[in-house]
This record gives sequence, structure tokens and C-alpha cells, in this order.
Amino acid sequence: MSATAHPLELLVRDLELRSPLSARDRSSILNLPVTTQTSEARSYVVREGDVPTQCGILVRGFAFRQKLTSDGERQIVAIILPGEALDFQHLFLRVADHSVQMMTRGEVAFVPQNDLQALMQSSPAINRAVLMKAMVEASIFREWVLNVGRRSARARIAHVLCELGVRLDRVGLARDYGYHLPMTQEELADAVGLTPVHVNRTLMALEAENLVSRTRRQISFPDWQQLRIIADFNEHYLHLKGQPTSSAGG
Amino acid sequence: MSATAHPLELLVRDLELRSPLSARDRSSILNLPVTTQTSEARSYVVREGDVPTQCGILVRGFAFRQKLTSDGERQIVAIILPGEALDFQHLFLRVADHSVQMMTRGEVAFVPQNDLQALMQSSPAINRAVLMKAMVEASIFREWVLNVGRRSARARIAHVLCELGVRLDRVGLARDYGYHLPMTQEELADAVGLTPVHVNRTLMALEAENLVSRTRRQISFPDWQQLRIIADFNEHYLHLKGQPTSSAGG
DNA sequence: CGTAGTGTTGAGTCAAGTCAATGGTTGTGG
DNA sequence: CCACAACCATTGACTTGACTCAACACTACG
Repeated sequence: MSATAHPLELLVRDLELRSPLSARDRSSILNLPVTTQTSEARSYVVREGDVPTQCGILVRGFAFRQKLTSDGERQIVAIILPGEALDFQHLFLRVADHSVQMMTRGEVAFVPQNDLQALMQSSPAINRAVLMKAMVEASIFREWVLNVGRRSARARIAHVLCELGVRLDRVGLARDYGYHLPMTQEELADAVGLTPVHVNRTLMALEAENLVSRTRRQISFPDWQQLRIIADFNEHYLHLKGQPTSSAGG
Repeated sequence: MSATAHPLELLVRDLELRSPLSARDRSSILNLPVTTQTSEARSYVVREGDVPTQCGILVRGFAFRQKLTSDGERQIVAIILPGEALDFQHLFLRVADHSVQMMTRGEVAFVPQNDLQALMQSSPAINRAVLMKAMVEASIFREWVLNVGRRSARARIAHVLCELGVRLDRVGLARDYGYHLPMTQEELADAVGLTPVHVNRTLMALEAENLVSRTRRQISFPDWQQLRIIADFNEHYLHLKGQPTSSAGG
């Protein structure tokens, strides 16, 4: 358990992508007390109504945020990638307003909220990085409202595939924006507000047009530029560019 | 311009609803340097791509956040009520990922980001209150993804009407959850991801069932409990309850 | 009292949903 | 290594909720 990479290494890398951290900041994050635990696919990490006292960070595997209607229909409202926090929002909100579930088997690192909060108070850079991450997530929610509210089935699905390509590329988990997608068509349907049957037909159509190529759970994009166009994808909402203050020549 | 209420009074009230502020906190907020300006209906307060240096707070009137698809379809992703900030997110994100537009004529107070940031650094309570507000907004976005993604036209519309009823009630702008709704059916359509024609038909149906009553731009709800049910409305996502730490007795 | 923005209604169409069956993959235990 | 079981993907036939197009009515305001 100690020879492998530190469980929070990916988190640090992810935070640094938008806001620079000093060596000291990095090491104080890595020195946070963590409890790492393996979670099975489909297990819940947070349940709606919970009052968490720890902050979970996804170390390995994929997870998602979901909400249900009263008649049991599921909407996936966010996809969580390795290195991302499951619930920064609980640093400020007491009770969970949605559930977080593992999409695949994976590992989650838990840090006591108090320790993280103390660290944020002592380091403006860490404070800033964590809050930026939370604000970017809010921006992604806005884009998803647009996606689900105003785009065709084709564009919706393509848009989610593009978003994952770009986000996974950022953390080194994609190759030419293609990636291993451990998501069933039913889950994809619940992320874009469609039925699984219609997602299947739409994926088949995208494949027939040579915009998407699937083998097993691997997905790739023979014509990434064209896919972006039909997805109406513009990554501004991911706020990936470096900070303005210093070196602007990104 | 000086005998009337202070432009940030509603903001203070709103922040206090979730997180207590000391007298000193209140007065330091009210002492922030503000520039108040009147904005016409449909004018833009923030445009996608802007790099704001001031933080806008809605003093009077209604506004909304919107995003457009490349073929010009609009999605309203949030409705902003008096006392709410237009762009707390720009304290952490440099460039605007969406536009904020006035729904009605109104007044907006601008505070330099630097001053607000300094205040947040000097007062943990203000810091907490502002960030709670931002996190609650993120929670509302999640609910909207669910609303637009998984509910019927009827439920979607009813849900937005319920949300506005509860939020307006909270700031004293509703009476039995009925309120003045200065929103065209086209805007409502863009908030719920439907066409104006279909919104009209659905509203007429709700009215025929005596769940909604409209006169001019005033809307009221003869059977609020039933409306909540058909809307699948549960206000947990608004995080309205007082803080857990002290007096829990509602 | 005209004009422009809204709201309302009707008729016809279509994108996406439903229901139901079949086919393929993966994993597991014997 | 095989056979089963469970889950997932695919396809067809049919239905429907929401959209489109187009007209007309109301209201506010100068």
C-alpha cells in the first residue's frame, strides 16, 4: 500500500492544471490523513440525505452523480473521473442533495472535512484551486442543462463523448481523444435524458457515418473535428486554459 | 438615491438565511464600495466571453442565465432573484461561460471583485455564506438537469413554478407561494427545454385542472400541495434549512 | 388607434419512446 | 473447457408527446 502512487497524486495534478501550487502546497495535500477504500461497481459512495464528514476523492475507476424522480427515473448529472473529488460541495452544504455511485470498481480516498478545510484556510493557493474546481463543475452542470434541454439526441450523445474525450485527455487517460468507456448504454441514456434503445440507434448511426468507432468498451473518433461540430462542442465551459495572471501564452 | 434601502441589503438578508453573520459582518458588506446601475429588460449584464472585474448583485428586478447552441437555440439555465449575485463564480473563473440577461428592468449593484475577495478573506463567516450560496446554485443546476432530462412537460413547468414560489417566498416576494411572474411563455419554454406553443398548451391544461391560476402576470396556485406532487417537487435541493450546528428546531 | 409583442388555437408531422424479442458477451462454477 | 446465467446490445413494429407551421386574438403603450 505504500510503494504505489500516493492516492491523492492525481488530485494534486488535477488541481495544478488550473491553478499553480507551491511545492509546500503539494506536500501538505499529500500529507493529509487519508483512508483509501476499494468500492465495487454500482456501490454508493454518497447517498442523497447523507451528512458526510469526510471528503471523498476518486483515486481509480469512474463514478457518477445521480438523481431520481419520484417515479424512479434516473438522471446522471455528472461523470466523475480519477483524481476528482466526489463531494467538495459538502464542505459548505450539510446534507447531500444527490447520490454518488461507482460506475466501475475503483478506489476512493477519504479525507476528513476538517483537515481539508484547515488546509484551505492556511493556503490561499489550495483554497483557490479547490474552489476553482467546484466552480468548473458548476459550469459543466450549466452546459448539461443546455445539452439535455436543447440539443438533438445525436448532438447530446456526441457532446458527452466529446466532453469525456477532452477531460480524459487532460489527465492522460485518452489517446487522440479515444478512450476506454466503462459505461453501459443505459447509463449513457441516463446521462443525456434519452432511452437506452434510442441511444443504441443513435450510436449505431454515428458509427455508420464513421464518426464513432467502438470495439468492446473502447471508443475512438475517426473524425474528431467533425464530431465536435455535430456535437456543438466548445470546451470553453471546461475552463481549461491556464490562469490569466501570469504566463498568458498558453 | 441615498434615502432608499441600501442596495446590498437584500444580499445580506439572503446570505443570512443560511449562515449567520455578525453585526460587524453585515456592516462590512454594506460598506463595500458599490456602483448601482439601472438596466433595461433584455439588456445583458454579463456576456459569454467577458472577463469581469466586478461582481454584480441584483438589487431589483429579475434576471436569468442563458446559453445558446450554435444554431441559436436558447436555454435558460437559472433564474436570478432580487438579492442574488449574478456572478460569484467569477471570483474564481476568469472568463464568463454564459450570459446573464435582465428579464425585467431592474437595478444591479457592482462591487469590485478585489474588495469582495478581501472581505471573504478577512471574515470566515462571509466567506462561508458566499460559498454556500454558490454551492446551492450548483445544486439547483443539478436539479435542472434532472428536470429537463427526465420529467414530462407538465412536471417540468410545474417544477419551475414551485421552485420560484419557494424561493420568492423566502425573500418575501410571494404570498401563499403565488407571485408576480414577469416571464413570457417563451422564456419559460427556454427554461424547461420546450417550445412556447407546448408551454402554452400545458399551462392551459394546468389551469383547467385548477392547479394554476393566472391573471396578467400574476400567478397563484389553488392547490399548492397537489401542484408539488405533480411537479415532483422536493425543496431539499434548495438547502433552505438553518445550519445544523445550533438551534435545529425549525 | 396602430403596432409590436404576447398568448391561444388548430392541423399535421416527426423525433423519440414503448414493448417485445433476439443475439452477444462476460464471468463463474463445476 | 463447457454450460449456464446475467447482463448488455441490437433490431423491429408501433405509439405518442412534443414540435412545426400558420393563423388569429389580446394587451400594452405611445
